[in-house]
Order: sequence, then C-alpha cells, then structure tokens
Amino acid sequence: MRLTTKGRYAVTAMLDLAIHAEDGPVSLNDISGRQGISLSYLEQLFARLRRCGLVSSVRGPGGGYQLSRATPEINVAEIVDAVNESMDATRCNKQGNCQEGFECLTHHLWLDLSDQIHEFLEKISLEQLISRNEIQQTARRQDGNNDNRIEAFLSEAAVNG
Amino acid sequence: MRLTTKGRYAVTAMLDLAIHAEDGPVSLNDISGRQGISLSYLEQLFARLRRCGLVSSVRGPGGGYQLSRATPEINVAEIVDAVNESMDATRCNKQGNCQEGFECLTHHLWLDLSDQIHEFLEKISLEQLISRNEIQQTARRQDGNNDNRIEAFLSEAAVNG
DNA sequence: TTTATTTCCTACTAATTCAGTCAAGTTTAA
DNA sequence: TTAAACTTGACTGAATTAGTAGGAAATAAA
Repeated sequence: MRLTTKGRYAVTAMLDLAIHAEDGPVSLNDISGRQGISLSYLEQLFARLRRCGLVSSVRGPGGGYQLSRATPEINVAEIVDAVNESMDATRCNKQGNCQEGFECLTHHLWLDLSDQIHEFLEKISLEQLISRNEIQQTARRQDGNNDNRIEAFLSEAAVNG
Repeated sequence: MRLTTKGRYAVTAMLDLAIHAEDGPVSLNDISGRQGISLSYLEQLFARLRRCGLVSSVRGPGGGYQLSRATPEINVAEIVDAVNESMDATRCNKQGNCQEGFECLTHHLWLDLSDQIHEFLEKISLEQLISRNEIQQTARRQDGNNDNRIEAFLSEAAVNG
C-alpha cells in the first residue's frame, strides 16, 4: 500500500479542475501554475485519469480538461485508484496466499485496514471537498495570485496604450 | 505514507512472539522458520523494535526476544511506527507547508486520512489479534508443522537409542 | 574453559518505484 | 496556416525496499 505524491497530486489537480469548472476546459498549464506541479508530470497523471473515464479532454487552443461527471459523483478513492496501484494493504492483493500458499498470520488485519481506508476515501466526494472552508481559502489565495498577475498585466497594457 | 513488507513483517513477528510467549524467550530463528521471514531481515526489524522499547532481548543459548509489555498494552500502530517511518498521509509531515510555505489544496484531506488510519490501528491490540479465529487457526497450522518436526526428531532419537 | 547458540552491528546490493525531464508527435480553433 | 494545447514514449537521478553477508559480543551448557 502506498500514498505518494502521485496520488496526492491527482486529487489536488482534480479538485482544481472542479473549482475552475465554470470557466470551461482547464489547461494543464493553469493547474501547473496554481498547484506547483510540473506540466510534464501532470500530463502523465491526466493520461491515466482520462483512461479511467474520470476526465475528458478538449484539444486545441482554449482546450483543456473537464470532469466527466458532476462533482458529487466523483470520490477521492477512485482518483487515487486511477493513478496509484491501489490502497490495498495486503501483500497478496487479497488473494490469501501470502505465505507459501496459505494466509499469513496477519492477513485479515490488512484486509480490514484496506476496507477501512477505502470506505473513508469513498465517502468523500469532490463536492464535499470544495465546500470545506480551508479549501475555499486556499483556492482564493491561489486565484488571488493569478488575479494579481492579470491586474498587473492589464494596468501595464493601459500604460502602454 | 506507506505500508510495506517491513511493517507487515514486524506485526507478524510480534504476533508470533505473543503467541509463543509462554515458552520463554523466542529466538528469531524460530520466528524465521514459522513465518517465512529471513533471519537477517528479522534482526534489522527487532533492532528497531528494541530501540522503541517494544521488546527486550536475552542473549546466548536459549535466549531470544520477549514482549516488554502485556499483549493488551501493545497496539498495531506503535509496531508499524517503530519500523516504518509512519502512516502519515500528508506530504509535509503535518507541517502545513506543502506548497510554497502554505497548505496545499488537499492538506486537510490527508490530515484526516492519517488520523483515521492511526485510530484504526491504535484500537487493535496484540491480545485482540490473538483471540481472532483465523489467526488461531493459522498459528495452529504453523505450530503443527513444527510439532511434526519435533515428533520426527524424537522418534528418530528413540530408534537410535 | 571451550563450544554452540543467540543477539548485535555494519556494510553492501539488485530491483523497483518515484518524481520529473525531454523530445517528438497529433489536433484543432483562430 | 499556424500556434496553442494535448499525447505519447523514452529516459534519468534519487530514494527506498527487501534483502544478503560477515563478523563481534554475550552467555548458557557441556
């Protein structure tokens, strides 16, 4: 079992996508800028997310990615599953042949833990995440930085005619 | 966050220790034979378990390892913590500086998940594990193999005088 | 006192995965 | 037609895993 940057980045990016869904397709370049994730790495992650049917892509200028389903219909577990192998805690992939064809002494413990983790992550939808206070604050901070850049660009444009 | 063979072996070995506690100190060689874990690897794991005060050692012939506390007083979480870094799911070790000094968009999600996992594993003591049916069965199977070997040895000894 | 058994300690290694880069493509709106 | 944007595959340095190897120290038993 593992949860690494890969799975964490995927959820973060999907959440960014959900937050900025109103503006049409979101480019990986924008996500990269806001979330501090390298563009090339995002490309790899979204290839998997697309293959699992979680997002759809729009190519060409003005294109980007969109969620395939509404935010209440996407939960964190499936995002992590899409990019990470899984959150399975057993060694035997739940086969029960962990020690010479038989169950190891702790097989059922890890089975229970796997269920526990999966249930927890399954219960959390993107919509629920968006509605959380801390996340809205963080999102505003990230967008604020972006707005500042836009403002700076616009005022400069005004000066230059 | 990760749960690998290291953490799983540690819990398995501690459980083996708990099950055979009545026979006095348990040697790593015995555990290695019963649980199919390499002796050298066990030595590394028990060095950490000893440093964390979970087991005490008796050197010399007939020696081995003993639990430092009674089985209800040892839970799975502390065993995993002793050998694995931790089951912390955040990237920032709960510091909240995951993205350029600020919290990343999903910081609180991973914080909650970490708590969830830790609480779950904390609630499970070695005593609870021992009392589980599947574990008793597995233990009997493992000891059975061992008993067969002892029987074979004894009957051979009888033949040889 | 010797010997066998056991823990203790350090160093090494092959394989895997992570996290990310690089370089070439293809699509398609403007 | 052109450039923005996605797509794909190969590659890489660093870290971690899952061990192995070899010996030193302690100690109970012969």
